[in-house]
Amino acid sequence: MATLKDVAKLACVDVSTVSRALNNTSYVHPDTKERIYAAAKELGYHPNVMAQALRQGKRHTIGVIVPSLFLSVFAGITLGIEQEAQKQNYGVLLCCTSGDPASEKESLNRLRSGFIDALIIASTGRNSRLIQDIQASGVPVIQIIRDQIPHMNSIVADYEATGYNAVHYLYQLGSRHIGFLGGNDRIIPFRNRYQGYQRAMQELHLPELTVPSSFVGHSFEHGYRDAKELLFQFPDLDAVITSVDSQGLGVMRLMKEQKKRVPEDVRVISLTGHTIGGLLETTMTAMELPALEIGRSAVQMAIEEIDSSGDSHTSPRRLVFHAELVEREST
Amino acid sequence: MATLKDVAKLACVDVSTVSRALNNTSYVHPDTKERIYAAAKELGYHPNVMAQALRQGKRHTIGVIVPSLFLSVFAGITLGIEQEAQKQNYGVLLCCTSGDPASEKESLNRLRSGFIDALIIASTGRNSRLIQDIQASGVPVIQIIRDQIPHMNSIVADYEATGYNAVHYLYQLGSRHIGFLGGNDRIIPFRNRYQGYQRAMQELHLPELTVPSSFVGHSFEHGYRDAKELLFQFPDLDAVITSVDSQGLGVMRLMKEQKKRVPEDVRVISLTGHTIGGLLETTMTAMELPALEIGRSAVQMAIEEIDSSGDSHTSPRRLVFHAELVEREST
DNA sequence: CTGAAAGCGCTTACAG
DNA sequence: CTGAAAGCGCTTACAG
Repeated sequence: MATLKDVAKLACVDVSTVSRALNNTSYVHPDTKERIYAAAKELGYHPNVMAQALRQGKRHTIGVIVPSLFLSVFAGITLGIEQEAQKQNYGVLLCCTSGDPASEKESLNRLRSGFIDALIIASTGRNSRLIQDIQASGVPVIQIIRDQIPHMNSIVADYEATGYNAVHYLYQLGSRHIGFLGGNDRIIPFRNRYQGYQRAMQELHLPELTVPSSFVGHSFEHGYRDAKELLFQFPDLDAVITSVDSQGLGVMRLMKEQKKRVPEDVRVISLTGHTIGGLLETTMTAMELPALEIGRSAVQMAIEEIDSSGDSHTSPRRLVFHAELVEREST
Repeated sequence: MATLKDVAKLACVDVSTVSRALNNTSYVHPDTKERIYAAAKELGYHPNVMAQALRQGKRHTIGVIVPSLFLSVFAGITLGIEQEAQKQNYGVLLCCTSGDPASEKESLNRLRSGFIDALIIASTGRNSRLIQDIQASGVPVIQIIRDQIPHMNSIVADYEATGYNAVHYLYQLGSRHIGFLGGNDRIIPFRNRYQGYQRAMQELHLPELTVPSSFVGHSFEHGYRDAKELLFQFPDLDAVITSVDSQGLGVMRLMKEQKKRVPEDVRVISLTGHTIGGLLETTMTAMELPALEIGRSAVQMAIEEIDSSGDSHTSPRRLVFHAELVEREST
């Protein structure tokens, strides 16, 4: 690989002049410039990105940490991130934590060592200190979906309203015994969805139908088992709101085994839909988020932050998306 | 960010000693070592990977190009890649192409400019020349799932046998009218699965049941429409083999709409299973690939290639995994 | 308009 | 066993 030095020698100038000519970073005499271009072309010169990165402290890479890609809204978001980053000529360094704080910590530590220009993260909420350190060290952080850390850039959705609206939607369809499956209560979207559910149920003077075990996890298995428990405790159950799709699949599966018809006996709606809902034997109604768009926005926000770093402290940015009801067979 | 220099100062030694101690690259007096470790810990020292990269000519980053993450075996493989890379202290630069050759080309060009030490790719088969150039320029390439380029490292599965075995499995269950849904015939796994199907059907003196449109795509929609066509042309159809899960979901959906019971009227099996099969109302039998392990192996192979680059031309490596039958309700 | 020099943060022969 | 020095390939004040 030809280096700046080779080009300089061939063009009979100093490396600094070559650098300035090639980067258009200050005026260089047209004749000199031409000679330099010719030399660079002849040698097939490509700048060494690592040297540039080291010198400029820029790597043109964005770190992304998400809990999971499988059957999760983060699959779509990651795709959106990837597309927008590519467009902006940034690379994406991806880490999946499986929701495990230890794995998340490891990823954060790896990424902070000069790997990335910005970090996009949906965190477990357990490494907030470390994340704040990273931001303080000059790497802009964008929280997506989960705004675990206040006063830090974030792109989220109106979870409370989503939970609230789902109840009213089911009520209007005739449901009166509406169960709710949550998730880890430390994670803000799960907490807020539940709050929306609570508010609506109070307004409608309906009793809350929940089981404690559902505030622990949100996998298919959790959905399955928690729905079973819900049904056991509240035999009149005629609707279930699940926080995410994978839970919803678990509920649908359970209902089939219990010979409950969906939606005739029990309606099911997921509060965080993505395409899977439409690909089932019984398609599932869901509140859907524009995942691709969220991903793209995250990259745009990240790059804005990178470019404006050094500006006197601007206030944190915040973007709120709205979930849209997509009616399918399960309601 | 603390640097080597900071650690050296705190530990009252030279930076070179710190480097040696931290990297275990030559003997350092235990006492000194201890002091260095303590200092590094106190300062929260993390090496600057870009500086290391520049010095060593290694970027400690692996490029990954896959067609899709959604409802695809590549989700699991990517996760495996990510895990192993993390373990080996490599970063992963991810690109999704959506199966689009133009997007793939763009990703390849971006990655080649000094970004990565190795490339792991499941290619569209349309950029083979470019991929070979990259390999020739000294960046090892590992093909996963799709060994589109002969005589180049690859990790694949025994697709032909998988197709063949699926037929015999269905035959033994009693099916005699076994349809097959393929995919883009330029892509080797799709081609080979079909060949396995053909071989078995010939052996059993059964007529092939296929529709031309199924050799174009493998999405849910393709599965749905192609199964409809299959059923229309062959009303006796009593089993469908699909190349991938998303197709399988489409078939299951169609069967429900057509009031065909699965598996009583029509059996369904997917040749490239991953967890989704177990999460459905009617769970789906599938030939399952060890996706995580494939991903991990790919990283290991990539790193071996990186470390052995410079060795006189070794022959390409090749790893073949076997799919395992996971029986569920759909058969 | 251009050169000489310093330095990004690290590793690694070379001495001693 | 450890230090001093050179250098990876680039950029950028600083002179002139």
